[in-house]
Parts: sequence; structure tokens; C-alpha cells
Amino acid sequence: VAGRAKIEDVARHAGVSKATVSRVLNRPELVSAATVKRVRRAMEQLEFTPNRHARALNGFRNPTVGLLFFEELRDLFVNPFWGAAAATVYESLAARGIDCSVIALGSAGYGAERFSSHSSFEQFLQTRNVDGFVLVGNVGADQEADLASMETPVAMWGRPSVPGSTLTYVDSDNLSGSTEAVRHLLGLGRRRVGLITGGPRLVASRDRRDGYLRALSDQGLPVVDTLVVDGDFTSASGRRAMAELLDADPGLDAVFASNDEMAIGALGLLRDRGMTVPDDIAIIGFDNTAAASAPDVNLTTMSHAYAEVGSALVEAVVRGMAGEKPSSRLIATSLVRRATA
Amino acid sequence: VAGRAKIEDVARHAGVSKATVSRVLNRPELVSAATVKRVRRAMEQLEFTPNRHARALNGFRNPTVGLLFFEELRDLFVNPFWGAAAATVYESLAARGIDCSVIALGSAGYGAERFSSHSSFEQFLQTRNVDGFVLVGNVGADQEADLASMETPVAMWGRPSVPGSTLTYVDSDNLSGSTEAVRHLLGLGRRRVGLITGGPRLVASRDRRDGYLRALSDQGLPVVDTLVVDGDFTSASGRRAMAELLDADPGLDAVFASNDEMAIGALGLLRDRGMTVPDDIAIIGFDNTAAASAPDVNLTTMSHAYAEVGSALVEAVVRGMAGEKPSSRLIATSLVRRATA
DNA sequence: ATGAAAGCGCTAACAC
DNA sequence: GTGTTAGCGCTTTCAT
Repeated sequence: VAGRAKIEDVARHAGVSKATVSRVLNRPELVSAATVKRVRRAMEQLEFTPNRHARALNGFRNPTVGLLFFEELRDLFVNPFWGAAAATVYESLAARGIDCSVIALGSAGYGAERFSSHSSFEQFLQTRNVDGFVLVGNVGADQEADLASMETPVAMWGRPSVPGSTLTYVDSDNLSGSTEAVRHLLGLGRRRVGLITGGPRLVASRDRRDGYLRALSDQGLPVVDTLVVDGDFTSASGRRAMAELLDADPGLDAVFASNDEMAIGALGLLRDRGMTVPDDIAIIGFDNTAAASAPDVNLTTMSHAYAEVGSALVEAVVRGMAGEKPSSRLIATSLVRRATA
Repeated sequence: VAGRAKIEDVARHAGVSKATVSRVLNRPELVSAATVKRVRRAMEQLEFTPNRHARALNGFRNPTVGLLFFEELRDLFVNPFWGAAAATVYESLAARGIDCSVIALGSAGYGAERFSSHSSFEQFLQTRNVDGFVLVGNVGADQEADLASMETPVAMWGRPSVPGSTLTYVDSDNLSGSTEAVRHLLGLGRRRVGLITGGPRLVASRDRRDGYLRALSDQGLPVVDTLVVDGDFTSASGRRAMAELLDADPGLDAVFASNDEMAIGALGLLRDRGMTVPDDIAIIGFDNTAAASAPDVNLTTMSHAYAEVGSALVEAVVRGMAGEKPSSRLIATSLVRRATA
């Protein structure tokens, strides 16, 4: 970064003024073709690259959005769902030429705990000097409120947990999706279907449970309490939950797991017990992560429209950056039929 | 970003000059305690946050390093090895208060193909205005050369493929690691051990193959050509390779897979064929990714010292930013004994 | 210990 | 079409 050529050098080299060089950079149509050419050549010779900070200082937007990730960063890279989510956001950003600065708030990075007061969290974000934020992960209620009140545009992947939040969000329609998942099971003739939830804490988890309940009651089927078991979205918890379900009702014929990882954990247990899927028990997951399509898994699941959610999110921040007030969206999921249901 | 308080506002509010406010920000020891206090209070009241671009323009380093990822971005978030690698780099960066800007060069983002000439690639990187780069993924030879000649410090995860490259790198000692892996197999009394490689293209893959060869020849064992099969680091290829190996030698008693994913693919095939691991065939992988430790996998494998590699990489760029010429490092791997060998 | 003033590299009126 | 000039928000001599 030492001794980089500046606009003034280029100007001297090309025998024009700084302003002309600047115009060539930003609005070449205002400059005569010959001059443009001369200036461009000078730029190349001097290996000139504009200083983004100087441009930014003049209100030039060198758009950068912060990909704000809550919870441990490792999960961003390791948890298949969040990884896929982040990847589509990044790709939409890149397609629009927007830089992406990753900001993880897991304790290994900047622990969210560090931000006691509203203002210190906001300030932390302010100093990043990005033009917008896309939120991914499980945002705490406090931070959700802080974020909603910032002037920098923000768009969140997933419905806000705070009722009446004004935060712009894009989410998969988890309620309809899970309803469809369970209906699919019922359509297969299954009548004793269990649910493995993702715990009571997360909105997506509650939505998926509600879909399960709705599908059953739509068919006039009773909800059996012991057939609803909490997991925590990890494969190990799915395995445990599956065992519990089998204890509760050995005649169980189907299970809806609230995500693929838990479904895979459940599958593992069934395999170990020598049961066959889907003949003995049909299994359906949610998310359609990469692992679900592995040849020895081949899990039937509900898929997010990943790319669509990602680009809707990016569109929302971009609109926000343009001064508009973007609206939230719910995006349909789709059934991916594979071998387990 | 509109209407943010600036230094001048704070100065007026506190009844001092801009210079004093700036001093409070950067070198408070030069300002009287009382003034510092007054200014700080004014800052809080006005929710002042310094403008990073203005500071940068004055040579203030607001360190940001670019995490440059080659190949598809999805892999960063989805491929377990690269994900873990990126996470440790990010964490080391965060621990030092360095911002991280992710730049993926997969075709879905900014395809590396776009950069025909040396200078256009360099220029692309220049405009990111970061202070250093950490390279992750499989860097092409051309880009490796370009990167090596940049003034911005660069540190790469993995040995350069170009012989004699001056690029600073940090790598796991794949050669010793794989030698140890195969020795472990031999120590178990196995004598007919197969190798699933990651293909001839990648340096790490070749190093791991060389380790296999070395371990065998150290024991005076012959290398059987048909027991060395190419995969491509995916689970599916591991599965295929395992089948090939079994065809070549039904009496095979061990396999070293060049990464965990392929080992897991191989495990799947063996399971489907009703063979038991490790009794019939012992399997050892490489990388120690999260999947290897899953309860129903429990793969014996060679682990990278992830955190150490990540922090060595960050230390290297940081030294580079300080004007030093950092040196490359090779970091030892370690055997993680689990159920498959 | 504090203030005044000159830039950092660039953009955007406003003149010519 | 192109040049002149005044900032953008901050840091940093140089005075006082």
C-alpha cells in the first residue's frame, strides 16, 4: 500500500487536471474520447487504483454489507443449514458487486455478551462502516430490538422472535412447509406419526411444530403428547429423540424431524436397531442440506428455496441502502421426495 | 449513516477544539484528565463513532484482512475441512481485533476466469483495500505467482504448488502425518493396505500419497499398484474407490483414505456389503472433521492442529503488515484413535 | 495542555 | 470539455 499512485500523479502524467481524471473514473461520458484514452493509459502505466477510503469520505458508496452471524462462527462454516444460507447470501451479494464483511458474534469472536448496553452494540456495528447488514443465525431479542432501530438497513434470515418487531426479514414459510411434510406422511397412509422438535426456543422450531399440529388436526387426528419430543437440531439429539419415540410407541409408523440433521440421527438409530425405512417407519426431515442427498442417506425432506431467500435478503438491504423501506417476505418451501418417505 | 455526529460536534459540545477530541481518541495521555472526561461524556451523549474512512485516509490502519477463497464459496461453508480452516482463521483474526472480509473466487462470485492478465487480478485485489490476505482453498498456479509478487502481505493455507514459490505459507505436515497414519495401520498387524488418494492435482493429496509410499517402503513392503486408487476428496468418490479396491484384492485388510469424507464413503460401502470395521478392514482418514467424530462414524483419523495453523497464518500476515518478512511453517498433525483402526 | 491550520485522496459544484 | 476550488471527517505538526 506504500507509495501508490494517486489521482494527482495520473493527472500530471496525462497532462490533465485531477478533476478530469476523476471524471474518467466515474462518468467517462463527460470526457472526450481522446482524453479518456490518454488518462486510462496513464492509469495503467502507474498501476493506479483509487483509494476507497477517500472515495467513501465523499459519499461514494463502495457498497459493503456485513454478514452478521450470531452464535459461534464455526457453525457458520460447519452447520450445514447456516452454511448454505450464508453461501446464497454471499453469492447474491457478489452478483451485485457488493463486498461482504463477515462479522461473527460467537464467543470465540466478539461475544455478544460484551455488549451490555444498547449503545455499545450499535456502536460496535457502526464502526464497521458497512452500508447494510444481513443477519443470519439466532438473533437474541435484545439485539433484535437494537438492530431494528438502527438507521443502517438490516435484513434478517428468519422471522423475528419479538412480536411486532419492525425488522425486515425474509423467511421460508416453515408453517406451510411442515404442514405439507406431515401431510405427505399422512398421504402415505401413516397414522402414528411422531415429531422431533428443535426445542421451544427458536421461532423456526415453533413454526414447524405448529405445522405438524395443524396437519394432524386438519385430518381430525389426535395429538399424542408422548409423540412430540424435543431435540436441539443436532444429529445426536435426533438419535436420542428417536429412541424416546420408539419407547413411547413401538407401533409408530412415521416421524417428522424438524431438520435434516436430527432426521439423520434418527435414521442411524433405526438402522442400528435393524428397522427398515420407510417400510417400518417413514422419516421426513427439513432443510434439504447437502447431507440429506448423500447416497447412503437419501432423505426425504422439505427444501428451502435457498437462492431465492438469499437474493430476497440482498434485495431488501439494497433497497434499504437506496432509502426505501423494504418489506418482509415469506418464501415457499418444496417437498423433495427421496427414499425415506 | 446519515447525520452522524462528527468530531466537530463533540468539540463544540464539550467546549474544546477538534484537535483535543482527536487526542482523546488516540492519545488520551496527552490530555488533562478533566478534559478527557468531559469529552468522553460528550461523545456518549452524541453517540459519536469515528468515521473509519476518514481515519484511514490519514494513515490510520483499521486492519482488515481478506479471506481469499478459491473455488466455489459454497465449499467454504459446506466442505467440512475448508469450513474448519476458515473458522480458525477468522477466530484468530477476531481475537486480534482484525476485521475479515470474505472474498470468494468461485464462479458464482467473482470467477477467477475473469482475471485474464496478471494486472487485472492484482487490481481487483487492490480495490478491496485490505491490509493483507489469507488464502484458503486450491490456489491456481497463475494466481499463486501473482499473489507472491504483491506488496500486500499474503499467507496461504497449504504448500504452494509452484516449486520455489516465495509465497509465505503454513501447512500441516501432510507427509509425516500420512506416514504415521499408515504406520499405525501396519502396527495393527495389517499388511495389505490400500490407499484412496485425492487425485494427482493437489499438493496435499500428493504429499499424503508420498507418506503412504514411505511408510510401506520403510517396512520393506512392496507397493501394489492396484491398491492405490484415485478419488477426488468427495464421499461418493471414496465409496467408488473402496469398491475398486475390494475388486482388486478381496483380502485387503486396511485402507488409508486421504481425507475423512472419502473414508466415510468407504465405510458406507463396507457396511452395505456387510463387512465389519475394523475387524475385516481397518480404515483411517485424514483431517479430523466434525463428521469423523459423529457417534455412528467414529472414524480414526489424522487431525490437523487447526487452531495452530489458523493463528500461525494470522501471525504471518500481521508480521507482513508490520513490514517484516514472515517465514513459512509446517505444523505437526496428530493421530486420533477412534473405532475404525 | 490546548488550539489553529494544513493536509490525507478523492468528488462535485461552479466557472470558463 | 476541462480546470479551479472547496470540502468529506479526521490526524498531526506547529504555535501558544
